[in-house]
Amino acid sequence: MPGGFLDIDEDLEACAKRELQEETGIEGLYLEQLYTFGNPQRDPRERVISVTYFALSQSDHLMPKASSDATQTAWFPISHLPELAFDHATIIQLAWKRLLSKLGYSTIAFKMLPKYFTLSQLQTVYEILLNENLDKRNFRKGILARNIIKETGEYSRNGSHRPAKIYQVINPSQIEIIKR
Amino acid sequence: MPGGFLDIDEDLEACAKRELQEETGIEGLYLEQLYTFGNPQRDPRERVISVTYFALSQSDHLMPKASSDATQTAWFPISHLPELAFDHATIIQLAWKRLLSKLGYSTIAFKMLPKYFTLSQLQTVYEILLNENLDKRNFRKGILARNIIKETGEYSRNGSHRPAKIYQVINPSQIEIIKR
DNA sequence: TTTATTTCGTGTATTTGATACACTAAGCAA
DNA sequence: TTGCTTAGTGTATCAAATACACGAAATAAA
Repeated sequence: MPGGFLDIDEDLEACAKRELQEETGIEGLYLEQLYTFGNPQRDPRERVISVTYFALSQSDHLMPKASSDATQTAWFPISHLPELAFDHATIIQLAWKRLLSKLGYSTIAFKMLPKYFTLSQLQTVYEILLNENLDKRNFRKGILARNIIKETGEYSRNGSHRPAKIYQVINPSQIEIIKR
Repeated sequence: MPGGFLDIDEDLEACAKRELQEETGIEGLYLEQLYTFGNPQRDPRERVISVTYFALSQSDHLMPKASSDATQTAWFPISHLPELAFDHATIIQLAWKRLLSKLGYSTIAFKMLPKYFTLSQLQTVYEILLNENLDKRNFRKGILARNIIKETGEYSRNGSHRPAKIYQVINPSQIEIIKR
């Protein structure tokens, strides 16, 4: 939960990006505004209003490094979070809920994959987040029917088994809403 | 677009409610946090961060009255808004988008109806917001299949025609997410 | 070179949900 | 009694989601 104070002439998202960078060394992630928490008692020390953002990344792309403000950083699975300060557990719950819900109607899952990926990798993202196994044929049918990814023509050869086709997002610039 | 400054020990939603009341005399509405706007240039006079909320009501239940802060108040159809200050047009656009999208997967439409209502009234809410005509039989089938409203046993007699069954929401306390 | 192992990639039948579509019922007024 | 208005209902079709099993391609080991 990296965070900090907004500069007087700083944009909100820029601030979130800066604090993330300063405390973890991580840059270039997808950020989305989550919610603004302003209960007068949420921080007993003083009145704090938190405009919260969440970031998404591929986990293997990240090596958080404690720096300036933070003395220690680490990754935690959402099922085993440590004790959190203030209302930070509520914030994470809300982010998790938002993420799961957007998984169903948007292309947000691609923000957790590298530019080039296989359908099995994509399915794994969904399976981890939804915490259930999906049928491979139906998953592929569904994803491909939405026309949001395309084959690159390349194959991933990484093991003693059949290579997988490598795909990429057709329009990677933004999160698309897939209405159904 | 009623609004104003947060008191130092005031909750965000309480502030929105208070400002709405102070400027329009309107109370008791459904409020939902929309987004927080914080671009440093959005108000040229000074740095202002706006935690925005939208409210929903039945239109015939509201008589906005200008008071303390506001010199004038009036209703405007979203298709014919007057010139708006700062980024207020953007804010309204976002609220409209949120409303339309929630219409599809939640019970938000009921916040625009009185406690007791007929299916025709409900359908009218959807038709106005979606700006299209819906098939009566399919609409009713769909709504009733979701099991979110129930008959009261009463009928509305208000014209020289067959009376309509009066319905109410089964669980009016909250906006429910209807996953499909 | 053959076999075993692993992951990749594919098609069809069934079920479920969404859509298209038209007439009778009930009240009131003329 | 007739005319007008809005309420209420069923079925057939189409589209989408689900259930389900096996051959293909690569590598490693025998």
